[in-house]
Amino acid sequence: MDLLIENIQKHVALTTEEQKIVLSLVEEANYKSKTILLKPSEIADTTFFILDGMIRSYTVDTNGVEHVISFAAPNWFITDMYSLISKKPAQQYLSVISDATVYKLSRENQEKLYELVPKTERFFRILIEKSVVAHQQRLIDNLSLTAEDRYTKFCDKYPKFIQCIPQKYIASYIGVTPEFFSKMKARLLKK
Amino acid sequence: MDLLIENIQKHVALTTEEQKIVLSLVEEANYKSKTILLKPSEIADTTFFILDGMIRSYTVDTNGVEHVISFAAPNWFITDMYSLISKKPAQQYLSVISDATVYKLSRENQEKLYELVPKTERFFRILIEKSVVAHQQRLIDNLSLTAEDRYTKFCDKYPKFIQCIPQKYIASYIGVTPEFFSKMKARLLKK
DNA sequence: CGCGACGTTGATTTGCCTCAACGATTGTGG
DNA sequence: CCACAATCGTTGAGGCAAATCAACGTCGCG
Repeated sequence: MDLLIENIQKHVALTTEEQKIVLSLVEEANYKSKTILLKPSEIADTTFFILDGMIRSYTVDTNGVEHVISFAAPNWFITDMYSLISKKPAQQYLSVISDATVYKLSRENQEKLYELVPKTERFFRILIEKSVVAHQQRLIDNLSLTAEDRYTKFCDKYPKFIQCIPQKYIASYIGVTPEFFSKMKARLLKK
Repeated sequence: MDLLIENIQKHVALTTEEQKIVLSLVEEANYKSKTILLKPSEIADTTFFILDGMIRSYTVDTNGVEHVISFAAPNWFITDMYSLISKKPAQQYLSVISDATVYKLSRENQEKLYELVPKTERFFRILIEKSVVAHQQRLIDNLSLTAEDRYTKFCDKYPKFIQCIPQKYIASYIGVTPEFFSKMKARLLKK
């Protein structure tokens, strides 16, 4: 069974006909690790649904430091929402962490999808609601937890990521430097 | 013209009939400053649309320290999205900053609204998309800017809030202690 | 093999916190 | 209308978590 269809059906039921429409509006693609799918100055036109591999989004600040905004694993969506909805140049990079197979959904086709299969608008509403909750929780964690607590929480929440994501990206996601992250890890091992 | 209807019409057009349905599903209410509209352990059942006054949402961490998640002014929505969609006990407080008049929209009525006026589901989708963008931007700011930069950015973005919100709440929103905030302000004045 | 990216470790610095004391303002009951 | 407490913002001294800078080992890969 198709991963995307399965994912959508967790929230709204689709007829066979509707499933076909969904699949007709996405385009499969393959990307090698380190491919840049989007960079600032470009305008995001695509939402990526990951079938296999991993992608991350990140910004680069005025000092040239990268800040990982999110990791996306199979069965997740990723895009630069800001650029996608405002049609202004992106503020983020989208970059492949490990060789990836994705469905590409263009904004145009996404809007077509809302018209042809209105249920999918509900699906995306629910998806985005969850995204807000996740973002809020991460914000709260950044404001109220120490780096160490954020790290152990990350390990609990995404145990698989620890093994397959370069450490410096995890450090960046947590919100610390790679050096401090390394020391922190060593400190935790002693316990 | 009604503020809520006006707000919705910025994104989707409503017939007079549909406008009536919207207004029939919300309930007006008044609250005095410092009223707690929601607290952890309760389950959020209501989305508030502010007609007048101000409301804030915040969490309290394990050390008893408050962290302001968001301020809501007239023409904005506020709720604990986590509790609302998961139907689990809230993680946030919702509290009135200055005497407020609001429309209350219960979850039940919100779902009814989606059925009776499907367009409104699009309206909320768009609204929530913007919310994701705002949350991401704030996260990036917390990761990449100093407290001073976050403060000046806040002043640029919400000049009116500076005057009408107690300083300690702004400090909390920025992510610093009231003491540090005070010193920071004094330092900026010297420039 | 040799280069470059990655992770580790140490010395030092710094942004922000903690604690404590002190005016100013608010509000509340007598 | 005043006295008093409570809350708020300010200021200072000292402390700590995390950043910075620098040096070094390791590994994968052209």
